[in-house]
Amino acid sequence: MLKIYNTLARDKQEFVPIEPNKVGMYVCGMTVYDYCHLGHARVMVVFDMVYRWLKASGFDVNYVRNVTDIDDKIIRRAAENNESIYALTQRFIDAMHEDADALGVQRPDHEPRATQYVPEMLDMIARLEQNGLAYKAADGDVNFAVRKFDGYGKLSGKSLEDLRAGERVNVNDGKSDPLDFVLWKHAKEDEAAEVQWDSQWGRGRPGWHIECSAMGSKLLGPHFDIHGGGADLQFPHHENEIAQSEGAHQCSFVNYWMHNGFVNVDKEKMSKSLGNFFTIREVLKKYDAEVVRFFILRAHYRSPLNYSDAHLDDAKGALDRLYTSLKFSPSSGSGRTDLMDWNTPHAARFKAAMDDDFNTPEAMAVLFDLAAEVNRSQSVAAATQLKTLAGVLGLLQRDPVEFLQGGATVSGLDDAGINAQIEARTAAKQVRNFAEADRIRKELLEAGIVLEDSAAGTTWRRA
RNA sequence: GGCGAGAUAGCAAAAUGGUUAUGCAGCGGAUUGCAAAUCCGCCCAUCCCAGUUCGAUUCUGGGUCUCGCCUCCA
Repeated sequence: MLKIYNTLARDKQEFVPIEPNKVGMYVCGMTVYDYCHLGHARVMVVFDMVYRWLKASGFDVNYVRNVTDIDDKIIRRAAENNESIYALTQRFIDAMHEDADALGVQRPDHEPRATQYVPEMLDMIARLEQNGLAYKAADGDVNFAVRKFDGYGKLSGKSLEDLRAGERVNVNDGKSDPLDFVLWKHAKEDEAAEVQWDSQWGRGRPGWHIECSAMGSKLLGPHFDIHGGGADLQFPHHENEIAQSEGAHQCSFVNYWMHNGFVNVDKEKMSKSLGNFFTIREVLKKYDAEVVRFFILRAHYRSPLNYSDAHLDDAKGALDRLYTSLKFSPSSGSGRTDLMDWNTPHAARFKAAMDDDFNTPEAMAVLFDLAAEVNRSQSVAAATQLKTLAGVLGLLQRDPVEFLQGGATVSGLDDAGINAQIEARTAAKQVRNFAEADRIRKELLEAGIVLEDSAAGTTWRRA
């Protein structure tokens, strides 16, 4: 029985899908005007893990992750670069796919772009207007009338009074209430034609929040199971999505709201505005993508995750241990979870952990226990189970030797050079010239190559 | 100021009203020419103060500290 921490309830709840065995899941994706950083990596990896576990649990999942390809920052960046927003966003969508693929993130079933759903958004705004929840302001923007919607604040736990008392809410002249948010932005004089659409309220472009409401209901229906995103989207974005969707369709919007924690740097949220971010591709120059994925899944998805080289090094060491245990039987495991017997002790423990609000750290502890078991028994069956369970997390699917020998080449040594050195050392060992053998081993170690002798011969890996 | 989350060993990170987390690091042993890897064993912990309880790291209250949201943010 799967339990999910529902932000709406502030508690773990048993997951009951609207339609038996089917799950509709929507996750807020990227705004594509720059490269993805590690914070984006966490959202992608975390919900990829959720997607995989739901599927492994037998659900037929319809996973939607949107792309925001129209907004102020995109328009500004495109203008700075003197290129079209389409060229800019396509470039960064391609880059995002490269990063996601590297991290082992499966493609969602749908990846809608905002600019392709403007008619749906306009339709939704019209419904809101008919329902008395939207109004056109003097400045030409169409706004959502927050105080006309009962229950505004139910997701974020904020009341309109509290928000109103906040010092940081800016008063906007066009809004009848400072907390109202924009649904449709009127076109500005200097804006390019490609960022303008016709509407019954005049030319303009959509506000940020409406795209997710419109695309979510179009692809998953007005009422669906799971909606996810970073914790920073809880307010105002997701709160506003609820207001728009429920206001337009007059029915419940989402049953389970999931929010992942941030990636921190020195205990502080990694963010664009603070400038303390590392892009995924930057990190991948230094660390294997699977190490990064392992690092992300090693913490519970709702906990903060502190980024540092030391922590990545630690994750590398831990993943090395798992791969090392599989070395004796490289081809073991089909990764077929449908063939998995979930009643065996390790699998049952793994399943219980994952069913408990996706407790990946506990699930990983099972992996390590299993690895120790594999090391002891050298059992192909145990190795197969390890690989299959890890596969549910998108880990451990590569050839162990390829993983252990992979990574950045610190020295100029290539495989042939390393093997030549190993042969020279073996020859020295055969004539019991251990001084020479140790010299070679030390030399390789300084180049980041660790040698391991066994009865079957000498193998190597990167430190 | 309002609202919320959290404080677990050297580091990272789960869980739990009484009994091994797990990984890395450290210590001892096995193994090895010596190592590495592996195995066996060990060390190291629950922010502070009260309360509930036979028993609290876990529940309750208070305190301290940290972080997040309230503005674009994953």
